[in-house]
Amino acid sequence: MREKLPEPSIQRLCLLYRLLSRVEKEGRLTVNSGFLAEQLNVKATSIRRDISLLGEFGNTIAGYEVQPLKQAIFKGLGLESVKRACIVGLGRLGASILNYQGFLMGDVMVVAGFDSNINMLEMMESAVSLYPAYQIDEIVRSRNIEIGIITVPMKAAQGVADKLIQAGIKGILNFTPVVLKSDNSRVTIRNLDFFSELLILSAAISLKER
Amino acid sequence: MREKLPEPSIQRLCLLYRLLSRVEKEGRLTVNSGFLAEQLNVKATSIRRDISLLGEFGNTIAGYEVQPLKQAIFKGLGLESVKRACIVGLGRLGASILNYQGFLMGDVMVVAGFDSNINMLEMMESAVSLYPAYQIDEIVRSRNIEIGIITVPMKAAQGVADKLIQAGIKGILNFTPVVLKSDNSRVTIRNLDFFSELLILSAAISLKER
DNA sequence: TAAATCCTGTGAATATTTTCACAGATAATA
DNA sequence: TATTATCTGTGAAAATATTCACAGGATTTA
Repeated sequence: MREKLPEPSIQRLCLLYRLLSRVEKEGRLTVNSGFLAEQLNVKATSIRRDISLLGEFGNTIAGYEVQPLKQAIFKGLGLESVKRACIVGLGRLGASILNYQGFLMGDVMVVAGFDSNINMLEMMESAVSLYPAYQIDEIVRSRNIEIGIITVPMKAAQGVADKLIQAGIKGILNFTPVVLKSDNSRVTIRNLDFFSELLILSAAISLKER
Repeated sequence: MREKLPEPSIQRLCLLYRLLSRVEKEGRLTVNSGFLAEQLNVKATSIRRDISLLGEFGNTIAGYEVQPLKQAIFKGLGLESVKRACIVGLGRLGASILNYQGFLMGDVMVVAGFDSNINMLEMMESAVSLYPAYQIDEIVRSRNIEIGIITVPMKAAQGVADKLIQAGIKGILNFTPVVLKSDNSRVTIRNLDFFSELLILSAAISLKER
């Protein structure tokens, strides 16, 4: 396992990792590729291929042992280093992400929230520290934040991204429809625009009916 | 243009469609593949290939005319039939989607919201009609809703999906981490789980540093 | 009218991803 | 111990997707 993992494998392995966490909690000790495939809605061969990219696991008749497999993904995906994230833009969406947190079980930690509306900051209550937007650079640096989640209005998106990148952020999860520009290829950007997704779904439906 | 479009092309074309809407509003009359590629952060060849899947456009030295191009995507993706959608689960996330709406300019219309908490329904104010969850079947059928957006807590997700599918929904945008089961291949499901996305981003960052 | 420039559209080459198909390993059974 | 059943891991094939590279059309310039 020295060359880099294909992007689709990374994605599936992340889903698999989360699935294993749940399965583990249910007390299950082993799983086979067929079960995993069914749960994730992919082919069993893909599962086996993805896993084999991380190394070998000995093939007992029972399949994979949950705990070691989970651990292997954990290491293989570099999840040992828990990443610290911040949310910029505390409107409804940003606020809802702040509150979901529980789901993640510490693989990524949201440690700060920013908004340009200072009055609102005072009103909000939250387990994580909230700061005015002008402190982005300062806080991102001082608190070693590696991931920025952008949930501001469209017009503000690129400006926020620039600030984050300037402050040395490593990854951005962009919820706005804006395609962010970055001259800095060090920064990984993922886009998650609801309405594009809705449109894609809508197109997929129409095309299926043709 | 008779065989079906590749999935990646559909996605890019949706983004392109949205981009063109913005560009059009700015009064621009023509665009070339280089410009589009830069805006969407993909290669110009991909843009040209995607577009050519929809038919030909004559190649003036100026590139594509915005209006006809947009129109061609519109038709090519089957967006003529504006789809009606509902949101199930009106917590923070669901509520925030209800309110974004403006963005979409009518290519998909959210026409109903459901929640099992009836008291909350009375409290909320919204431009779209809100109903208690037990009315899903009735309302989805009577109002011809084709898309369901699921923003309920994990435990409730599969149940909601079953109800929607039962009611004849055609597509689901699933915001929960649950991998929904459907015996009905007629239904198109897209998953949009924030925390998986965060995890994928986190993994991508780690792996890039290796 | 000829030359130069700037496009698109697209075969063909590459690169990437998925899937098939089966060898080999392990456990259970007789 | 032999047989059967059930897995994984993986070459090799097949399917998909991207990219190259360039022919040919349209416009501008000389």
